[in-house]
Amino acid sequence: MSAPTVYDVAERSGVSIATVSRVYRTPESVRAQTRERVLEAARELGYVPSGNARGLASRTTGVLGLCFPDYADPDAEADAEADSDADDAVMLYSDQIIRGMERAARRHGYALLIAASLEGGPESLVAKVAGRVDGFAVLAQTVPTEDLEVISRRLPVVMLAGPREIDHLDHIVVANADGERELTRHLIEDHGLRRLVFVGGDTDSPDAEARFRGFQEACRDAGLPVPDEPALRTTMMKQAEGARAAEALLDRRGERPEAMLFANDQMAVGALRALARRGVRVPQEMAVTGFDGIPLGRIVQPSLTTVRQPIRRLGEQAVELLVQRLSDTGREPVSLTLPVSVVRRASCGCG
Amino acid sequence: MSAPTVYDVAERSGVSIATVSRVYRTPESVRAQTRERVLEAARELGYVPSGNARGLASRTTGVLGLCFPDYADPDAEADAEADSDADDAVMLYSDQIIRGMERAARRHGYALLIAASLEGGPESLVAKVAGRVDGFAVLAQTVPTEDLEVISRRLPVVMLAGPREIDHLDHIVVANADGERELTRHLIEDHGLRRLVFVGGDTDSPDAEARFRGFQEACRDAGLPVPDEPALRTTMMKQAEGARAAEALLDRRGERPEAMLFANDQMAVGALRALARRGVRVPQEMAVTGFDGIPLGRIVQPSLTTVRQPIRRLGEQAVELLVQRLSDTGREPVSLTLPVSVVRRASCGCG
DNA sequence: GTGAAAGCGCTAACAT
DNA sequence: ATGTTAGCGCTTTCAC
Repeated sequence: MSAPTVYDVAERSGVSIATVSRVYRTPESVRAQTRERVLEAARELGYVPSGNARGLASRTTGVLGLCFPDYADPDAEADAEADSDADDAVMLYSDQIIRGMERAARRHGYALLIAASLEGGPESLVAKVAGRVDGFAVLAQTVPTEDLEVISRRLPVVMLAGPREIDHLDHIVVANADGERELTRHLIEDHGLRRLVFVGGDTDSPDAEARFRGFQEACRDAGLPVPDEPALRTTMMKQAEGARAAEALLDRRGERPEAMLFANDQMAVGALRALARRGVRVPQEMAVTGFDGIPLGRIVQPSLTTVRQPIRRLGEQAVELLVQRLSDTGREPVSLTLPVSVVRRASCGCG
Repeated sequence: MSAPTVYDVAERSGVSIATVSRVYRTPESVRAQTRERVLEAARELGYVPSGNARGLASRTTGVLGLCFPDYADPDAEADAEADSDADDAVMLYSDQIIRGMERAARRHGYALLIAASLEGGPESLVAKVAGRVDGFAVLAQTVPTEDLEVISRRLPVVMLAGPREIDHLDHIVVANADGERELTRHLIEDHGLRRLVFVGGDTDSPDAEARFRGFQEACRDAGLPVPDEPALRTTMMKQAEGARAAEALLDRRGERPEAMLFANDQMAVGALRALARRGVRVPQEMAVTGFDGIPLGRIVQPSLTTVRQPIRRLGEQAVELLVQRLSDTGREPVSLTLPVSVVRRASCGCG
């Protein structure tokens, strides 16, 4: 018993396969009576149109895709490490993008195909996704640039976050530098702090680097000394590393800083805990800030001042860009920057 | 410039289309040198295999699907209502299932296609999904039963939560009754409470009904009076309704209850707020419990005692079931019940 | 290890 | 309003 096809339905309802096809594509173009007969036959047979065949014949799928890293989620591991109970409570970066994309895709009549990247090979998951969608979004550092190079010649791809590795792609980033600059300015101007240190991530994290640049700019604007490099770098930007960084900074000889700015929330939360252990009061003796706006930041004591990323909007915008490009293949590639907002909470002395 | 096909790649690399195909399906079966030549040509041409054509020819997609309600998420609306800042922090029911399914699907080499249901018509989103996957999961009350009836004759479908509407489908539920029974038992035996009231949902919510049944069982087991019906029912089970229910219950003449058990967390949280407004101390004068295990429950004051659903496991199990059935079409339909766990927090007098 | 040929189930002209 | 006829781009025997 192989699956019934248009032929089976056509035969059973006494019409041609073209009519069966029409019933499913443009019901109004078929006389009501005929339509009913076809639908009836389809029901009896258990007919479900093959998406593959339709896609092949019509050259569209009605599906948009998303490729995200296995877990380049800064949160993923750190959560388990921190509080296993929280694990299923906290939204990951990818969860939010998925949500944003799904909603937007739905509005445009598309479904969403999602896949985390695995290892390479000509038959990687990316290739699978690419072959099954009308266009897709890629989180930075998920897909080898060379693969993207090839794929993006055949269908719309939008790059999310990270650097613009391929210049003919649409590209969306959040205002990392702006956000950190504004946050730093707040510490300097509104809280009167002078001795600030920035804890960064790996040099190959474009986000962390951009945030550091924002920090530098704010220092320059305020006439403070401008460091060439972050005071410290961590590799994974997790809580444990943030904690170690905070302690290392306390133990440095010379004047103790008044504020520690971390390249992400995870590290900042780790630092908060380390400082508490060492009896350093936050924010009285030390201001602490993060970046991202993770839920955990609202719960910790003191609550964490940070810069919130509009992650869901990232997903929504990705869909908009894809849909646009699908209807206007010739459009110039765009590069969007989504605004971020400083969230002032207790750890800097506000709230 | 239409997209290059196997023919283009074959021509350019001087092999047959069969060999090109082999390079992508079973690389080892092609001489390394030949393979390189093909891959090279593919790269130059920007060749991406068409998932549709592959699917059509091979009769499989390598994709699993999930259909979920537009927002039958009990949380979705209530969140916005409660705390807009929390909106992007809180995982929805569907987010968690998606996460669970994606992970499990990935392990088995599948990608995941997700779509929220819209209105009907022969060309509903469900049909789209159904035609593009090897099998899929459906959240209860998402897809008209009759559609499912037809579709499930042609590919594996697993039903998530809700009643078992179609008996030849695999089906996964959480132990609603067990959880509520255990929770109720805890209040009775460990806290010595006697006057308990249960606030339910609409009669057509199988989950809420099952929870009420658990409540009844615990009452019976303890030799307490067994109500035929919940003390009160709400329609949407949202916070505002929970608050109103709590107040209505306080205002009833007769002895005030010692504990209010709500059919979900949202209502319980609303009740907590209402009770605070009325000056009723929780848990000293009134114990309050929920069901679901939403993140908000950990944050409210006092923290909410509840029953946690293993939502992510629901998604993982769904994939396992689909994969199983894909490799063993003949297997009898199964009905799994996932265990839940009582989470004792402050609102019942623990923690 | 590689090639030739026959579909897979549909849509898209074009007829009628 | 409905039927006819080509493909869409691949996988799959079966040869060689």
